[in-house]
Amino acid sequence: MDKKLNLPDSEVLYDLADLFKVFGDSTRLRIMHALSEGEKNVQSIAEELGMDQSTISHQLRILRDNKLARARRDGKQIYYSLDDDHVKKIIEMGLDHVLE
Amino acid sequence: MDKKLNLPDSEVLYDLADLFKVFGDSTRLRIMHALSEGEKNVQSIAEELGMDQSTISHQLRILRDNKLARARRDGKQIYYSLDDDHVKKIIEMGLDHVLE
DNA sequence: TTAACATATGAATATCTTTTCATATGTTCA
DNA sequence: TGAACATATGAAAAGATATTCATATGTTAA
Repeated sequence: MDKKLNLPDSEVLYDLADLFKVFGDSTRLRIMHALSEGEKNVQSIAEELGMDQSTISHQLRILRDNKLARARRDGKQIYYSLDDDHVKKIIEMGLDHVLE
Repeated sequence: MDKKLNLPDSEVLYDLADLFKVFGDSTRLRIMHALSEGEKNVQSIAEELGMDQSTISHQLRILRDNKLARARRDGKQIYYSLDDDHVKKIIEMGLDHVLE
């Protein structure tokens, strides 16, 4: 019990902070929530959240850069989907805490 | 499969983003890492991380406010410890992703 | 090839967060 | 009580981030 978490070196730790930063924004969390239903294109996400196309696009890029979402072009539109099994688990873990 | 995450309403979602924000800072993550070994006072954490007493104190307050750490006074010093079983699990989940 | 559409992107702005510095508060012990 | 120590705190400075706006890029269909 109470064993120290095994965090190899500080580079990993900075990467980890960067990952959590991505989850620490409600716009991105709402996008991930929307995508947990299945893939959607940029427009429909923007409409669903009532936000600007540009804002969503910027945030989707951050999700993509962090390998949390993946993009697929189909004609004029680009469809995004969640790209990681961890996403839902990480969010659910957080929920356990928030809903204590 | 691919069931939508059950996020009751947007207030919870904002709380969740706030929680992840706490994990999204390397100083706080390093503090949590240090505390995962057991309780420590402010000074020893500051020394271990090579950072200012004041910086650590400010960040400990954020951890405390978010119910992730707890404080206990013993004489002149104040000992902090992790206050939540989720903390390690959330960090480990994140690690799974970062170390893919 | 051009018009219409979907998405991406760079730069500017606005907002938020962390750190630092100076100092206040609380505790012990002589 | 006062000196020494540990921690907390407010305000300022420095740094980081999200959003907006204007426009560029890429795609389709006429």
